[in-house]
Amino acid sequence: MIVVSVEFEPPKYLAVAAGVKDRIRHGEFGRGEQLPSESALVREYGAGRTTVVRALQILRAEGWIDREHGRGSFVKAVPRNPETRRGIGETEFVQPEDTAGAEFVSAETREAPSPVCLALGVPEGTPLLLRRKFVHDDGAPKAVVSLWFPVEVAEETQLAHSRLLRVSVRQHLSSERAIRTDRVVERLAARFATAEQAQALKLDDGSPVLHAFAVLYDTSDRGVVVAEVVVSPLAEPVFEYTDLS
Amino acid sequence: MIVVSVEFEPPKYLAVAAGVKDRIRHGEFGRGEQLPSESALVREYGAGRTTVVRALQILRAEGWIDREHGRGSFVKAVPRNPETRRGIGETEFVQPEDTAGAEFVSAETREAPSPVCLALGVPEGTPLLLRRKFVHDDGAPKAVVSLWFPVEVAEETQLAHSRLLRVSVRQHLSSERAIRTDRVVERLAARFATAEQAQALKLDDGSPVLHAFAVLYDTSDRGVVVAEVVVSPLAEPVFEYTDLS
DNA sequence: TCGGACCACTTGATCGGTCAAGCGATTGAG
DNA sequence: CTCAATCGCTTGACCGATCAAGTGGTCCGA
Repeated sequence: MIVVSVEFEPPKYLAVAAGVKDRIRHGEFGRGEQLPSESALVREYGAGRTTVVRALQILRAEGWIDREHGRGSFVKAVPRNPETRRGIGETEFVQPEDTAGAEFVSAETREAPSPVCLALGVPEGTPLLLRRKFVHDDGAPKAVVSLWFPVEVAEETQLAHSRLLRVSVRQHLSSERAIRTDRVVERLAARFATAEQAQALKLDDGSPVLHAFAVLYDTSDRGVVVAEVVVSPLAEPVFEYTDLS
Repeated sequence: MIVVSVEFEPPKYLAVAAGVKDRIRHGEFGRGEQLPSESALVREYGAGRTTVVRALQILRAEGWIDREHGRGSFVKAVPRNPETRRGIGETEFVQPEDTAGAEFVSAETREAPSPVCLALGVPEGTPLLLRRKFVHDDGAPKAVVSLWFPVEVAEETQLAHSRLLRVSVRQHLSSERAIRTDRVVERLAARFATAEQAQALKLDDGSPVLHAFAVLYDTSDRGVVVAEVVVSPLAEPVFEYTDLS
C-alpha cells in the first residue's frame, strides 16, 4: 500500500511572516511598537537569521512594518483593505468575474468603437464580442463594465455564455485557450455619461463619470481584451496604501 | 585636512538587478528568452549566489521576469513606464515635489473647504496652509495640485516658501518635523471643473475633470496633509501593469 | 556640566555552503 | 520500440558566519 502524504508544509520564511502578522493582528505588538530583534526572532522560531530577515522583508514590502537601520523593526498600520494598488480596469481582468454585487447584463457581437479596434489591432468596425456586467452596492448603482473580445479569442470559451465566470477573465483565457497574458495598459478619464450609461447608472444625462479604459496584452504584445469601466459619480472608488515608498 | 567621500556605492544586489535590466532593455535577452542561470550570473558579476538570487527576486517582483523551478528565469514584458501602481494623489506625497513640468503657484493660508477640514480633523473653516502647483507637459496643461496643511504642521518647514521642494513632502515632514507617516487613503471622482480650475487648465467652464482627493496619515492615524489633484481631460493618466497577479 | 570616546545592540549586505525538488535529455533494460 | 531509471542542470529553502554601519546609552576626563 502506498501512502501519499498531501500535507503542505509552507516554507519557514512564510511561516515566520505569518506568525508575526498574527501576533500584530492579535495586538501583541501595537502600532508604533518595536518588534523583537532579528536575533530574538531567530531564537523564538528556531530559524536562521537569513530566514527571519526574509520574513521581515516581506512584512516591510506588504506595509506591515518599518525597518530602521540601527534601531529595529516597528509596526506600522495594520492594512485594513488588502485589495490595494490595483487599477480599476485591471481589476476586471484579474478578479473573479462573479463578485459581490455584480450582475450579468449581456453578451453579444457588435461593431466596436474605434478606440477599441485600435487597441486590439483589428480594422475599424469589426464585429467583436461585447460582454457586459453591472455592479451595484446594496442597490446603489456603482459601475458598468464592458469587455470587448475579438471573436477568435472568445471561441471555445464560456465568454459568450450568459453567466458570470467564477474565475478571472485572465485565468479563463489561460486555461481554456492557453492565451498567456502579462501586461495591462490603462487610461483614466473623466467624461460625460452617454444616454445609455446614464440610464444604467440612474444618473441625469450629461453627469460626469469616471471612465477607465484598459487593455490586456498577451506575451506577443497583441491586445486580447479591452475593458471599459464607467463608474458612477455617486460611488467614488477608494484606495488605501500602507506600503509607501 | 578632512576629506569626506560622497561616493555612493549602491549595494551589489541592486547593481546586479540594474545590470540585468539594462541588458534586457538593450535587447540582449528578448521576450520569452532565458536568462543566464544563477551560477552563470554569480560568475559574471563576481557575487555570491545569495546576492544574485536577491537581484532576480526583485526583477520578478517588478514584473521583468518569471522564475520557473527547475527550468530557469525567463524574460516577461519589458516595462516601459516604471511609475506604475501609484495613486494619483499618493504620488504628490511620495514623489519629489520638483518634477519635470511642475511649476510653483502659491502658498498662503486660507479657510479650507469642509471635506478637507473633516479629513484633517480640524473644525470647519479653520485657516490652513494651501500650497499649490501646476503641472504641464510641453506647454499643455495637465493638472493642478493643491496641498492642505494644518498651520502647526507647516511650522518650521519650508512648506510656506515659494519654491518647490527637491524632496517629497513626506520626506520633508519626516526630516524637518519628525512626523512619521505611513498611510494614504485616496478617493477618485469625476467632477465638473470649477471656474478657477477651468481657467488654470484652459478648459471650458463645466468640463469634466478627474479629481483625486488623498489624505496622508501619521502613525497615530491623524490626518496630516490633504492633496487635491485636478487632472485635465486632455491629459488622461496612463498606467501600466506588468506584474499581474 | 559638557562633550567625546566607547560599547552594546540593532539592521544591512554579502558570502559560500547544504539539501531538496523540478525539468529535460540520455540511456539502458525488457 | 517503450518506458523507467538516471544524470546534469536548474531554482527553492535554509543555515551560520563575517563585516559594515546606524542608534542610543554609559562613562570619564577636561
